[in-house]
Amino acid sequence: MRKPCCDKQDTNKGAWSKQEDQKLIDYIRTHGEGCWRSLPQAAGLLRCGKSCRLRWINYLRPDIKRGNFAEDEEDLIIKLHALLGNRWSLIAGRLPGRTDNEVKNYWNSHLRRKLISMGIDPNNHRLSRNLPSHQQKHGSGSSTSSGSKCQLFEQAKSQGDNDQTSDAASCLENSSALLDLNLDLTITIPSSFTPAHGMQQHENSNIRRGLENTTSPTPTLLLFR
DNA sequence: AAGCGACACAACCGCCAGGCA
DNA sequence: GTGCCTGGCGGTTGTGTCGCT
Repeated sequence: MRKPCCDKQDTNKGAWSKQEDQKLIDYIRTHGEGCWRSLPQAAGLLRCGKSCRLRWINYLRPDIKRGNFAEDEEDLIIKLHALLGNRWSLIAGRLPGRTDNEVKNYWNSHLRRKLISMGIDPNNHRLSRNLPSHQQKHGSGSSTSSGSKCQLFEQAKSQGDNDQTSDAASCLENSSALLDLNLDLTITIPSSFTPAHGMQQHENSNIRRGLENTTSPTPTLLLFR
């Protein structure tokens, strides 16, 4: 039986009060981040360390950018999700001031729906067979407040019209979109590849773990820098 | 104005990997 | 080598808000 991360009987749960926020901010300003387990007691908070960490990272950190996502941020999230799947921390790492939780929430509440409405399966970024009727009504590139800003969608759609096996990710590979991303990500080389192919293999356990564990049909991606 | 459902987002939970004794 | 502790991550839930009927 796993031990709880803290003594739950003595901890508050639910929304944070302003006083709790201030205590946490003051403590971290003075002592810095880290030692989350001992932080609550040291800071005089009746919270578990995990809760403090989440609150700080997702809400209180001074460099957090709050508010609506810009269109280029949306595009980037979609592109990165096509590449990485649900690796929210990695995706958030490419979006300054955004947290993984925020990106995840935004994906689930906005972008998923948006992709579905455009006839794209948000799980694998493949074009669905049957586009929603309203999507067809809008026609290509004329829809919504964002208009035709998402080139990825348009590329994917137009390719899908001609080639049923194409998807958003392959669209990425075939286009210059990858270059635009300037991704500082390196993904484990498939066993059939060697450094002779000009690839550099870096140790990035997160990415490796994510790709190995992923069950989505995300295509193998080879990123060149 | 009240009721209800949809939506947005904060927070929690459980699991995993890495570090350390 | 092994087990424990901690931090980090992704999935899920809870709750407040908004809009529609």
